[in-house]
Amino acid sequence: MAEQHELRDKGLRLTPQRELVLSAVRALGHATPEEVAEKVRQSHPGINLSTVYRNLETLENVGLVQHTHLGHGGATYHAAEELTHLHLVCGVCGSVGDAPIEAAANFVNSLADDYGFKTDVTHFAIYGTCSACIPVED
Amino acid sequence: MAEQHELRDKGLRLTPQRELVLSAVRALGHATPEEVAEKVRQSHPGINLSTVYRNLETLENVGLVQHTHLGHGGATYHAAEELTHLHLVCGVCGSVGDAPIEAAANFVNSLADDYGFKTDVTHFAIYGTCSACIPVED
DNA sequence: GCTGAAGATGCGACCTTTTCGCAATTAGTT
DNA sequence: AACTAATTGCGAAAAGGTCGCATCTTCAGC
Repeated sequence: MAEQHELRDKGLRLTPQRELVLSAVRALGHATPEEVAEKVRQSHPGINLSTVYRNLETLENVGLVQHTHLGHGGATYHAAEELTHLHLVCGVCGSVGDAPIEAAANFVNSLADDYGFKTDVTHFAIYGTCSACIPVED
Repeated sequence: MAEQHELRDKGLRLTPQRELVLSAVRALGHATPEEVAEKVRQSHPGINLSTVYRNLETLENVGLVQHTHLGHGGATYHAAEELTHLHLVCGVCGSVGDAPIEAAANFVNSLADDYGFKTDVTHFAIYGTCSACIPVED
């Protein structure tokens, strides 16, 4: 299985918990630590929340997962390879929509040109009001 | 003093705590609830943290202050009239820079046109790496 | 200026989320 | 098989924020 190499190659030990945390993040798309723990418990009921937190941190350090702030307070974790879209969070209904990163390309470039700021647009959600929640005007 | 009218006009009672919270937010530019409390305590030592939280919420409901997520976890509060800039948060050094809202105008417009999403760019910080923390290349 | 009712405050308890220390266990090396 | 260092589980506890309740204050009406 390639996944073993993937973790070993990053200099990480291969523990059942660690593999399960990584595959839970991948399976869930995006998830809070609590949700990851719940998913992992389906096959490994005894896993401790601390272990989930520590593994998410470890996996983030080697670049296999990343976290994003969607607003409420807690971070949500993504597999690194999935982080190819912006998150459009609706402040009214709470829904999280996606938009391609390219939608922000000009914005990112102008911040780089004008302020020397290298933007990671996926780290924070884009906050606003989704089309379904905007009152229709006449 | 005009400030009294300002609060009364919004239908709020005028309490020393409320006035102090509002002027603390204005004086600080942006601040966490904890920082607001600390500021208020300079002239009103007994103020309770709950009161600060409740007043920030109340003031936000009537539109005098707004909160922004700068990343770490806690929200930071701004006077509404000051919220005319983006926040560029550096993930390396933690600094918070400003950029005019206009820098995002095209981005906001394209999200509106393509996704019907009405963006509030000030609500979340823009995350990335500031010019001082980008390694110089040859 | 008093008075009463609605609203605000202070206080403490409590909840959620995340971190930490430590002893026991386990992975990977030799 | 044995050793060492990383990892886990567990409980305690740090942050950050909310809530109920008794007391006190604001402000409208008199």
